Amino acid sequence: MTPTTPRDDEPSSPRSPVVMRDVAKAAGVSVATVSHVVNDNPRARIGQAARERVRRAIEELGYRPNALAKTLVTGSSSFIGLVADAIATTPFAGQIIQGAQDEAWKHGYVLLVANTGGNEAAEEQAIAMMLEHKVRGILYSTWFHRAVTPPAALAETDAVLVGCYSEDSSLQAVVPDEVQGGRTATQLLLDAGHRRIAFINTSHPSPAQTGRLEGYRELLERAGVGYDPALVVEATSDQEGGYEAAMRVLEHDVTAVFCHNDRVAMGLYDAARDRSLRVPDDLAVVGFDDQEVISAHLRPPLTTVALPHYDLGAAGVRLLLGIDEPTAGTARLVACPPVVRSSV
Amino acid sequence: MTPTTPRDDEPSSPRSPVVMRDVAKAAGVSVATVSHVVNDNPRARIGQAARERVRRAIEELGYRPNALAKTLVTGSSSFIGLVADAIATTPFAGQIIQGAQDEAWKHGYVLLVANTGGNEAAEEQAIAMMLEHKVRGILYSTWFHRAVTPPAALAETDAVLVGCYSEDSSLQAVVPDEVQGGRTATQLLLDAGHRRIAFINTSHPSPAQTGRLEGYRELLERAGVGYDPALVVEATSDQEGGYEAAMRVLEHDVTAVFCHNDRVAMGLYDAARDRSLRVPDDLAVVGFDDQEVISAHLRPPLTTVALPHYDLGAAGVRLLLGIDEPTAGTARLVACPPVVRSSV
DNA sequence: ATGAAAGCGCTAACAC
DNA sequence: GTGTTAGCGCTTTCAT
Repeated sequence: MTPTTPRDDEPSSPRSPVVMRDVAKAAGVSVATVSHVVNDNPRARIGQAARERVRRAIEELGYRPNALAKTLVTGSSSFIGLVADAIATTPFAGQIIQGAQDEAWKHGYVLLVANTGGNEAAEEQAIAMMLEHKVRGILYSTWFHRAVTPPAALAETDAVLVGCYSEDSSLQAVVPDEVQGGRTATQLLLDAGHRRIAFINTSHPSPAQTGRLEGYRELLERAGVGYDPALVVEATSDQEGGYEAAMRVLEHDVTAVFCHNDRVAMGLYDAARDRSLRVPDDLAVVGFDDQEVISAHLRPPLTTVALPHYDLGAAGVRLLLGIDEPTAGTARLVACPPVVRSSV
Repeated sequence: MTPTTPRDDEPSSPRSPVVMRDVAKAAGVSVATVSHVVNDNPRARIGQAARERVRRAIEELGYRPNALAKTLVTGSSSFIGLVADAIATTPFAGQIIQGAQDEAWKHGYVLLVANTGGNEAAEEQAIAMMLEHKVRGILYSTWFHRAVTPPAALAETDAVLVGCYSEDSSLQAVVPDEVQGGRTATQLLLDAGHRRIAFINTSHPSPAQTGRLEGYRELLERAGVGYDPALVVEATSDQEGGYEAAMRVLEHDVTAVFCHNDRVAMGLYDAARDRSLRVPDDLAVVGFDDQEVISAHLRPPLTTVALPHYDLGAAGVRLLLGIDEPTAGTARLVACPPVVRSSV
């Protein structure tokens, strides 16, 4: 009665090493049958009786299929890797993770995330680890829109760039539509009747810098208001920059300003208050990003244009899985929607 | 010459199905030998020549070990699951992910993340999926400190609660030390010579509410200043709450106020400015959380107490892997450090 | 010092 | 309808 075979003892064992064979034995069928009912395999006809016994056995033993073993035999894993520079650590780009995860789950995949801090060695290590775990593909993403030179190892699997793009467009990419965003912001102000609209742009060279300016300019010209370079100033893209830029911008007696982002708008609010200018009565302002901690709680709440982080992540997964058709040669653009609050 | 065995063709195949056997063949050794050199197995003596040939073959073929197959045979996976309610979507708690990931990597584990939005069904699904992927253990975390009733399925593996705790303390937990945080904030103000220190507490019942108050009170009494209930007001924990609470608090001619968090402090700043009160000259303020987008960029930059998200994540992993000893019965506390800027 | 072989938990032909 | 069997890529005794 000494247990020489530690295999078939009670489920009193430390932790469920309950495998398919155990279920099969308990149900009095073969593992193949168990496999078929577990997977609802349509090409296999299993009798109601057996099916029921198997179900009960699974239930009673607390059986959990081993996804890894399954992957090994089917050859296709259910992992999608997400390597990010600073997404998890940055306020609000976390939505990329959420979008990617939701979309991945929808198709039976789970996310393997690695936040590398932009460190190249960490990136390589992360990608290597993902490759070794036989991921279905990798999403390589950045927390702000920019050009990148993707790690070479990405070529070993399917990969898509999210929130960034490679200059040689060797990889599929999905990025926010900065130009449309610039247009949207400007439209918001134009619609409210403003004609002298300043633009506090970022001083950081980037797709956002050129794209939003282009949208702003385009819409102003299209509306017959005309583009006045004097109304465009550059500043660092934070509260300090916005505060400081306000000096330069407000001397042009503008009635509205489009800010590069919400933080800049927050700085502008401060400056306006110092001058006893009321938002939106004396000065209308629209931000960008929709960084909710700020935008939703400024006084008055800020009307802004949202960066579609969630959609970026989701679109990345769809591209990766081939659900969305890749746009040839160029990055797929995702729209930046307006978020109307009370500052216009 | 028709390829009946699709196995041994050139590496021209679409994507590296290079397996150990291929390496073995190329190096003229057995798979066992390859395995030994790949893992630097100390209990196996491999000749320099063979070792070298294997290394070269690996290099030339671009071989990547299959971590899943390895897991299958060794029985221990290298995954740690992180199920979060809203960490990835919340500004700044993302540091929990980062801390967990860094610590996990350090020990050869990779993170499987699932942000569930607090949805119970999603939680169960996430945990089930992690269990099926045979994770080493699961970190169950919340973006703000609170009591939870952990999903039952967590019992099927090792689990630790991060940023939350279960009332029946059935699971290990690691949470921020709210009391010490309250003391720290108060100390900052006391050190600057303040004696009439108000506290805008949150109106949301929580460990933060009671803990920080306790620390505040404790320190005030210890410092001989005494605790005056009139100086404590409650408010919603955002900018609006801070602005509104300012009314109630400033009529007690206090010289300093400890705010439940940075957002409340931001609201207080607004109110102070409306009254032409200068921070810190007329009013010293300290926040809590160190929500950097806000705290670092307020005018003046806010002195605050940081919520140790990163450490929480890292400590969670350490507890999970048994690197840190569990504190019996009660949750492990991690300190909230002061972050000195210019508002005191 | 190196290799043959068994088997991890599972799926997928193919028998019966 | 259900069982047998051959692997998936790898590690690991145990021979040699």
